[in-house]
Amino acid sequence: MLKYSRQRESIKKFLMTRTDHPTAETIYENLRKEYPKISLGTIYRNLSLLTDIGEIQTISTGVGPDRFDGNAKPHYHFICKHCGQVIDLKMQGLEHINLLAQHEFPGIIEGHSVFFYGSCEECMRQEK
Amino acid sequence: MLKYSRQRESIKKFLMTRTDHPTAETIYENLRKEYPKISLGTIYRNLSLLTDIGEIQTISTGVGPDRFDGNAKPHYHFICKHCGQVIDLKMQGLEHINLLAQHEFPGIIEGHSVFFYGSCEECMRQEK
DNA sequence: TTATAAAATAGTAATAATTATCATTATTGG
DNA sequence: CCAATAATGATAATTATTACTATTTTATAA
Repeated sequence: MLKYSRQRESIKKFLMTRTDHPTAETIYENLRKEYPKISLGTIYRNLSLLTDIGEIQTISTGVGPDRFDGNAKPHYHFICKHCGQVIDLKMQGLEHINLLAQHEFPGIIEGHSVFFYGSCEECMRQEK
Repeated sequence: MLKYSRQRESIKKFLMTRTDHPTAETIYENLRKEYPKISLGTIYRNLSLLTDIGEIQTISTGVGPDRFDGNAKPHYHFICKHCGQVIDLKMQGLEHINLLAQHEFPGIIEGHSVFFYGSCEECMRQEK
């Protein structure tokens, strides 16, 4: 049974105000301003719980620590190869690729995760 | 400048014989039979190097340790939510999704990585 | 071949990210 | 209000990976 906690609400609220998919560490540093005694374990525990109940998204980019997204609606992310920042993409859903994957696969495809890679606008300029 | 190493060749060769995308630890346990003194650091160093030069693929699933794939050609993977195994999918390339992502994005989309999730054949049977 | 420079190794320590443990505190339903 | 239990903070432990270093191996070329 889930009980209310101020810390959890703050984590959720903080994530909602951000569009840059912060790490657990960043969330920790920021929430310490409001809750100087908050523990990193509390951050991780709640991020995991919120992900489980579908209120936020955990983004495992494969490089560096996990990032967290207060927008639980399905959408896709871009990861800059140069600066590492994670950016939301405005694009339609790709549900059709599940069917392509299902075609010759004997199990059940229930979903997918997609990351796009390349150079973000700023890094693109600097390269030239 | 790259120099030959028996250990590196063995790691590559081992990966080529496997279709199950082993972890660094699994590779280590197996190569110890041939090289009892091989170090886990050597495994990691070479897996990273082989990935950099495009001879193998590193698969970061986001759950558990990275997995490695001796097949460097682009292809997609399925990850079973229940048993965690990683399976190669027989399906066409999805290059068109890069264009969909590029459409409203000011940077440059160079590539993507896709994982499909669901139940593998065995786990699907056990659920019923 | 042998001398030498560079690269790779084994062994080990260190780091980064995350999870577990546990005594205490907060929340909730009756 | 009170008991049950969920959540917390503090800390230890674990997991996965990378860094360091003395030694060994490989490539080059005299």
